[in-house]
Amino acid sequence: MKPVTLKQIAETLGISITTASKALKDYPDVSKKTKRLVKELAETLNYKPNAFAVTLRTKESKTIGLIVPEVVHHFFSSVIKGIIAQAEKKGYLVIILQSNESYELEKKQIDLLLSKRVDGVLISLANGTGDFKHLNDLMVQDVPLVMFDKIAKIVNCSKVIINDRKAAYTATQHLIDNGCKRIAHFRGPLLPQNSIDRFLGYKQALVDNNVPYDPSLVYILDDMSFDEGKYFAEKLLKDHKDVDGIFINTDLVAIGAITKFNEMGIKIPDDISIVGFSNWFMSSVINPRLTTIDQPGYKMGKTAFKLLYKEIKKKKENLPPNFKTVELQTELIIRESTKQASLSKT
Amino acid sequence: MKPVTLKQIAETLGISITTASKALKDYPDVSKKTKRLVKELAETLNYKPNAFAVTLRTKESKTIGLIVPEVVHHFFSSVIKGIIAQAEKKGYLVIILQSNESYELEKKQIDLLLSKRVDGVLISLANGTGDFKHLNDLMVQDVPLVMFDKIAKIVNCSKVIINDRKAAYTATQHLIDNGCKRIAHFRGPLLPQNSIDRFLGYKQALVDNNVPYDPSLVYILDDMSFDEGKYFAEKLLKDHKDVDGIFINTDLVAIGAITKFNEMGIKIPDDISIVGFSNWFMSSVINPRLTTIDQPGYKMGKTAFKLLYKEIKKKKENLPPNFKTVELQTELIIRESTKQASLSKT
DNA sequence: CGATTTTCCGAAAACGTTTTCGATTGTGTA
DNA sequence: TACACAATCGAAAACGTTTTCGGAAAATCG
Repeated sequence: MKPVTLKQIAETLGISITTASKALKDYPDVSKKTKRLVKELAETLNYKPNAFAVTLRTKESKTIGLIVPEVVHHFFSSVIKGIIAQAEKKGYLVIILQSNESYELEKKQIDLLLSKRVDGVLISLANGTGDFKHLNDLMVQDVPLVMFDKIAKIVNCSKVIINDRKAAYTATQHLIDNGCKRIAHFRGPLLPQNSIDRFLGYKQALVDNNVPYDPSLVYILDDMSFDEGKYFAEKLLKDHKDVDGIFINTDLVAIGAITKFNEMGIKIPDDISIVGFSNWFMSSVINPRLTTIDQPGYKMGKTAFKLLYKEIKKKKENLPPNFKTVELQTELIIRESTKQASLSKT
Repeated sequence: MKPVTLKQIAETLGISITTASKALKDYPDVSKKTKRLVKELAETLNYKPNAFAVTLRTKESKTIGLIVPEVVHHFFSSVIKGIIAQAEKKGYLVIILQSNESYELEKKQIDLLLSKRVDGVLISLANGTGDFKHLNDLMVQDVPLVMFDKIAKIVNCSKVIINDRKAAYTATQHLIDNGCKRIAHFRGPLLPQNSIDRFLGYKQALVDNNVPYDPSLVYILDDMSFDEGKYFAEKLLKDHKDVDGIFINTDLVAIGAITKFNEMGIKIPDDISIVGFSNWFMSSVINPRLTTIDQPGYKMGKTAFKLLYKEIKKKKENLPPNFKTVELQTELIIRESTKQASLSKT
C-alpha cells in the first residue's frame, strides 16, 4: 500500500540504508553483487525514490514553473508544448499556471511557485502587468527567470522574443507595396510591449514611405477577441470610407474583421487588404486566407527552456548568470487577403 | 539569498522552532503576543514554508498530475484551463505532461508522477493505449485516478465523459432528417473508445431509420488532421458519386473536407451535408459554417478535478472510494453545412 | 608474516517541517 | 500552604533521502 522506501529494501536485504542508496546510484564503493541485489529488489518492488525527500536533501526539485496569460490560445499552447518537450529531455517537470491576464493572480502564482521551490520559472507577462516587484521576489531568492514573448525590457534576465517592431514594419510595408494609401491599425492594449512595438513598427513603415500617419486610423482594442474584430471592422468603415488596408495586431481579431467584411459584402483584398499577426492555423482556412506574420511558438518554448536550463546550471556551479535575449525569426506569410504574391523574410 | 526557514525566525525571536511553527498555524497553545511577533517577522522576511519538507512530513503534495495526448488542441487546452482553474480554488498545483499519443510515453510519465508523489492524477488516454498495466501502478500505490474523455471502460475509477454514441446518433439522425440517404463516416483509429462509440452511434442511427449500412462508406483515418480531411474528401467522391452526407469524427478533419470541397466546387450543403464533432472555434468561422456537436471541454476539466478532489479527500479520511462516472451534456449546433434549422439536445 | 593498500560497508548528520507529549509557569481555590 | 488547573512553551521524533567520513575486512606486497 504505502510506497516502498530505501529502508525496506535495506532491511529485507540485511544491509544499511546507506549502501542501498549508493547501490542504486552506482557509487564505486559498493560491490557488484550488492548492486545487483539491490537493483533487482528495487525493480520487483517497483521502488521510486521519494522526490520530496530527495529535493529536501539536494535542493533540486527538477521542476520549473510556467506562467502564461491564457492556455486556450494557439500561440501559447504551442509554446507550452515546446517547453514541455524540451523540459522532459532534461528530466524536468513543469507546473503550469494561468494568470488570466491579471497582475494580482500573476503575483499570487509566483508566490506559489516560490514555496514549491521550483528550480526556475518561465513567464509571459499579463497585459495588465505594469510593475515588477513580484518578479523581484524571484531575483532575491535567486531563482532563475526567463521571460518570453510578453516581456518587460527593464527586468534583468534572459528573454526570448520576436522583433515585433520589425515584423510589424514588414507587414505594413507589404501593405504599402500593394498600393495601400490609407492603412488602419488595430492594436492591443497600451501596456504590453508587443502591442507598443507593433504599433511603432507600423508607424515607422508609414513614415519611411511618406505615407501620412493618421492617429484616428489606429484603434485600441481591449480583449483582442473575434467579436472585437467584427465590431471594429464595422466601426472603421463608418469612420473612414477611404481605408484600403489594415494591419491587425493578432489573427483572431483579423478573422473577426474578415468575417464581418464578408457579411457586409466588402471585397478582400480588392476593397481592403488585411494583414494579421501570429499565423494561427485558422488563418489558412478562412476565406480569403489571411496574410500574416508567422510567430514560432513551439520554437520559442524550446529556446525559452534552454535558456532557463543554462541559468539553472550556472547557478548550480556558482557561476555568475549570463543573461541574453534571443530574437526568433518571423516570416511574412502572403496569402489572398493581400494581393501581390512574393515572399520576404523579416 | 537562501530561503528563510522556521529556524531563522525562531532564533531571531528567541523561541523554539516548534512555537514558531505553531504560531503560524494558529495553534491554541501559543499566546497572542507570540503569534503576532512570529507572523510579523514571517511577513517581513517573506517566509514561505518549504513545500518539500511539508510534503515529506504530511504526505500531502497538494499537486496533481495531468496527462493529455496533446496540448495544442482546442478541446484539450479548454480542459486544461478548466482543471487549472478548479485546482487553484482548492490550493492544488497541476503538473502537465503530454503523451503525444504514445503508450510508451504515457507509461513513463505515470512513473514520473508517481515518484513526484502527486496526490492524484487525471488522464485522457493516448490513442495507442490498449492495455492498462501502467494505470495499475497507480492503483497499487493507492493514488486516486480519474479519466476523462478518452477513457478505458475496464479500469475501475471515476470518469467524466460525454455520451459519444448518443451524440453521434443525434448527428447522423440530423443528416437523415435533412433527407440524406447515402451517409459516409470519417472515423478515428480503431482503438480509442470514442472513435468506436461514435461509429456505433452512426451505425445505429442508420439502422433505426432503415437506411442501409454500407461499410465502404466508413473511412478510418489515422492522425485526424486537416490534410487527412482534404485527402479523404476527394477520395470519397471518387469512390462514391452518390454520397449526400458525411458525419465526421472531429471538426479539424471536417474543416479539411470543407476546404477541399470548396476547391472542387462541390456545394455544401446542397450537394453534400456535413456534420463535425467538437465545436471548435474554427467551425463557426469556416464558410459554410459547420454543423457540429458541442463538446464542453472547460466543464469537463472542472468536473474531472472535482471528482479527483473527492477521491483525494475520501482517501485522506480512510473512507472507501466511491467511483462514479459523470456524463456531460453535448449539443447539436446546427449551422450552414446542413440545411434544416432546428435545435435539439442530446 | 607484518605492513600496506584496496574494497566494501555503515553510522550519523543534514535538509525543514509537523506534531505529540511532557515541562514549566502562573492563577485561582480550598 | 497545598493543590488543581489553565496557559504557554519546547524537546524530540519522524518523514526518506544523500553524502561524508571513518573503519573493518580482504587482498596485495615486500
